[in-house]
Amino acid sequence: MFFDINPSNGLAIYDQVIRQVKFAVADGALEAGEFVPSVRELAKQLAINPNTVARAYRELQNEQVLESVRGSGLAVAAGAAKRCRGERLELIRSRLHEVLTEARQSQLDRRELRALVESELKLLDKRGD
Amino acid sequence: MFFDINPSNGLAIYDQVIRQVKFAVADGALEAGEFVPSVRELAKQLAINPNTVARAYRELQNEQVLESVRGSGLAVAAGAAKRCRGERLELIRSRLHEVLTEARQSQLDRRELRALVESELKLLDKRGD
Amino acid sequence: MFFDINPSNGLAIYDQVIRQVKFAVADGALEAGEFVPSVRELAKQLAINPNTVARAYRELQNEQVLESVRGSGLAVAAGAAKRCRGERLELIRSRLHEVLTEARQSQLDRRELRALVESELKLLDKRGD
Amino acid sequence: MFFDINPSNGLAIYDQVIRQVKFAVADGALEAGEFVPSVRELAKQLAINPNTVARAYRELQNEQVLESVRGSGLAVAAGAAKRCRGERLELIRSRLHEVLTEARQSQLDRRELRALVESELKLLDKRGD
DNA sequence: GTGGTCTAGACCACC
DNA sequence: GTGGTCTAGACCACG
Repeated sequence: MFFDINPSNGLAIYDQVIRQVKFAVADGALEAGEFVPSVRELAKQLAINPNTVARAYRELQNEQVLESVRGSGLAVAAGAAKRCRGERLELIRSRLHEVLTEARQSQLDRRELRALVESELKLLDKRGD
Repeated sequence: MFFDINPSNGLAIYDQVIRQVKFAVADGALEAGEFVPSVRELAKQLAINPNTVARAYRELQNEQVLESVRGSGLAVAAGAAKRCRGERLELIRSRLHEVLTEARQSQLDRRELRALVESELKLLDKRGD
Repeated sequence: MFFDINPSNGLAIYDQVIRQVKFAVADGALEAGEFVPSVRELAKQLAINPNTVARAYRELQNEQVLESVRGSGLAVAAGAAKRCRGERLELIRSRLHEVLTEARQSQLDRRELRALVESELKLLDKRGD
Repeated sequence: MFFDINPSNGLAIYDQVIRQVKFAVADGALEAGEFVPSVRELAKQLAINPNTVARAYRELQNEQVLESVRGSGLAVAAGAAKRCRGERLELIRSRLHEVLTEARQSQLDRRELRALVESELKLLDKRGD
């Protein structure tokens, strides 16, 4: 599947699931009407507890990203893609903002910071090829 | 004072204190032998609980960034600056790495990501002027 | 048909089917000996799952509201009308009681509650004209 | 305390807790800034599982009825009273509407329905004296 | 002490 | 099979 959970990156597991579902919807990897993996199925894949998946899915329903189809499962809601696309940048930008802000507070010099960011971006690009 | 605590940026408060002390030491804002504010004093300044400051100071002692001077308080340890300088980049790089990794997992396009980073850096530069 | 299913009013769907069959019998809309629609037929009409209808019919047989006629289907049992008439008030009264009890617990004033009830009754009368 | 949970009235327990907190806030029984009972405390009082209370409180935070005060507990949010007052009528009206609608669908006669409602209201008034 | 998160496993309603 | 709810109990961070 398309998810990748890291139990110790600071974000709660259920939150990582929420974000990645949103990202997948924003990106079109999950289309409106398509079913997400069942709670039990995804829990097995990610090797986490079903309740944790259920919690993430519940919050995604509250935000109308998913909707429940009785007895069949949870499907991506109509119109969710648009909302998720809008939100995606914000979700990322906000985490990025925190890190960069801290970096500047640390008196890290403007050029050093840029160099650091560049090196990380390049590292990412290499792995992404 | 030189610290800026944000109670809701995901990082634990005691961890923000630890990081910012290390940054100040790395930067020379706190020099070897210089006393840090007392637990109560810093807690009052940052409007956080003294126990939280105490915990941060305790861990900083464990890492030999601070050392207790009998009857006087806690002072920056000799040699701490060097260690903190080395660590500073790593602390920041590691958080940055997580965020950028998530961003790429979100299928954010390479150029979009660069644009996002640039805009945040510029925003930071402006405020830092 | 005479039924009106609301998948999200808190009541289980099979329960709504049961109640509405009982109501129809109590009211004479379904007379003793008359056949109810087949499981598949009713499921199609109400756009719900046949198993759900089957379950409702099964419980209605247990309560002797319906009886199976070999090879023909399910018919309203003799004497069912009388029992359903007696039960109808109780079914409704009990739900009504819960709701009004909660309303009073909410410290809703006696007059406000009456006004609320009146306005809902009027709204109902209008639509029922 | 002011809560009264009924594990078998159709509403989920966590939902009853949510509604009753909102009602208490709407009514002024809980004022802005006041702390609600702790998760463990309320769980003990209501003889339910702490997780169930935690879930209710979590959703109340999402709706900004409660806000968390680090290490101290959960307090009624500023402005919550106004929102809860507005919502209270709707919460009750919507349940009432369902019940009355079903009653009319049951072909219960207009006068019979009124009589039923009146008798329940009087019953309530008596107990409320 | 507080809330937050996670795991484990149960039962129910619905398809 | 599906999700929804509830219980029980663990661990963590914070005050």
